[in-house]
Amino acid sequence: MQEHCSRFDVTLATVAHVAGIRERARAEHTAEIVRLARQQLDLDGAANLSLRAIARDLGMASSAIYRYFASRDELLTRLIIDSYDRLGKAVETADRMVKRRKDYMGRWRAMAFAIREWAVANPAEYSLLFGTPVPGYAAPQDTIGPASRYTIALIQLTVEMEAAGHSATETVPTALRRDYERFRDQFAVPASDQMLMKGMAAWASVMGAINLELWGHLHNVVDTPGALFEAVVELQGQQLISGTSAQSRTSNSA
Amino acid sequence: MQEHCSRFDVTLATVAHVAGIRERARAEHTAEIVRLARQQLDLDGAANLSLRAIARDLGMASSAIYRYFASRDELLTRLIIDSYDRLGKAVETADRMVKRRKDYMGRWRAMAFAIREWAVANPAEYSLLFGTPVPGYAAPQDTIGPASRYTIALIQLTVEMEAAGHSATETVPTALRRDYERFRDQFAVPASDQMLMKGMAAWASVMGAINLELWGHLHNVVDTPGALFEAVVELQGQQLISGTSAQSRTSNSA
DNA sequence: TCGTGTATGCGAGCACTGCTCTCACTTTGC
DNA sequence: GCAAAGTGAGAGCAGTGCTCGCATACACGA
Repeated sequence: MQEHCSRFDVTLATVAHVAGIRERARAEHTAEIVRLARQQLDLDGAANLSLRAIARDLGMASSAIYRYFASRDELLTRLIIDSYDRLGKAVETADRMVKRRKDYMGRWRAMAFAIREWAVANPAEYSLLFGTPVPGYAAPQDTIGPASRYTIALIQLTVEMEAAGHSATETVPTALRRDYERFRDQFAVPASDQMLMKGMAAWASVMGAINLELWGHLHNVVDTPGALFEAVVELQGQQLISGTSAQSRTSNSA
Repeated sequence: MQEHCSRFDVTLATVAHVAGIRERARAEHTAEIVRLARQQLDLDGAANLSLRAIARDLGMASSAIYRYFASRDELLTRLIIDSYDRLGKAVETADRMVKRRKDYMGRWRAMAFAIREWAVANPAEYSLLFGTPVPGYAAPQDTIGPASRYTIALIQLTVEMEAAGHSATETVPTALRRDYERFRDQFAVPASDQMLMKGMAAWASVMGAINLELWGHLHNVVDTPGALFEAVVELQGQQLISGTSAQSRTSNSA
């Protein structure tokens, strides 16, 4: 009947009511489901993620999964949030590793490379975040927080650059000025329109280069996509730092 | 029994053996399947494309579809090839519409906008080409020809620019020089390493900006993604044309 | 003109999916 | 101690891609 949780019964029976046997079993089961889901994700991609397969791996009836996640989409949402968090963490630590905080080019490189390395190391997770959205799946509110984590790290860089005296002179389309105005209010970042625009352009470049590499559009074109990525980051970095004041434009920390 | 093809029977019975009644019916059926498939694609995305649903729309037994396409993947391949061809055509005509052939900035704008406009007008098809590949689906050789069509148009531009005296001075990572060498041989394009690199960076930017917009990563950030795209194209265009010789760097044709 | 081989469509069936519902059982809280 | 809530099993529904055997209609050579 309940052999499925015998593992937990044995360990938890002794501690009994200490924290609620049910509560703890639930937490462990949920974590186990997520773990198996991520494992399947890495093997077969999000499209092939199967609740029934997870249930089988878990030694459960497929219907029991629905006690923990109301639907496949809800499980996917959980995976998305987790992945955004991991990516954000990777980018943040990469930035923090750069000792000279005023070496903006070095920090830009570090973060851009961190995104790519995370993507290459976790292609299925990256695809889950940045690939074709599943039709009919609308990202719930819970995802937008974690989703912005890695971008905030990038924006922070541009803000610090401007505070240090860097400027940007590019013309900004009037249509975007309103967007940027709202953006500044919403996220409380004192970045100029020009800087935001260059930042977004750099962001798009980085993501575009990773996508092309990861989805196979560089096959038979470039054997060393890492080198191409490096060049793209360099070009975009120069554009970001153009109109520089005094700081160094080169570095070798990564 | 065969009411399903009555429409064809009536029209084709009269012409009889003129071109092989079977051959023509087969061609019409195949075209109809593709047509319905594309229709479904636009409505629900590639992930939800269902052979059974197509068969229903066609008034056929689901098993009969397999007389025309060996598998769902084969049908998808056909759709991919068609879509690449349409995209390529859109880009080529956009380029051809620019009267002043030496207005390289204008031609760059025209082609970049053509890609985005095609993507926005056909999001499902664009996703099919540039989104997450279906795990386990390996793009067959047949696709690489059509896939390169739109890129060749872009590369052609850089070649013409260089022929007109434009130069690029960016440093190219040594790892990429071999790739570019092979690329020149394979496609017989006399573009310098520097120019190819700038071209690829511009390509990545454009695709990245479109992806961010189309997959919803600009929601609550930019209300007018078209304007952002325009700015990205402008920035990348300037970088492409930097080190310019004499030609105009601005235009207003699109 | 008459077979014969081939192309085609149908329907049943297999193995899989997400998801729902009912029923039995266990833990929890009063 | 007992009712309420939580949890798992199992059957079942509707859908999927795909295969196989069978019947029929066309194409082509004798």
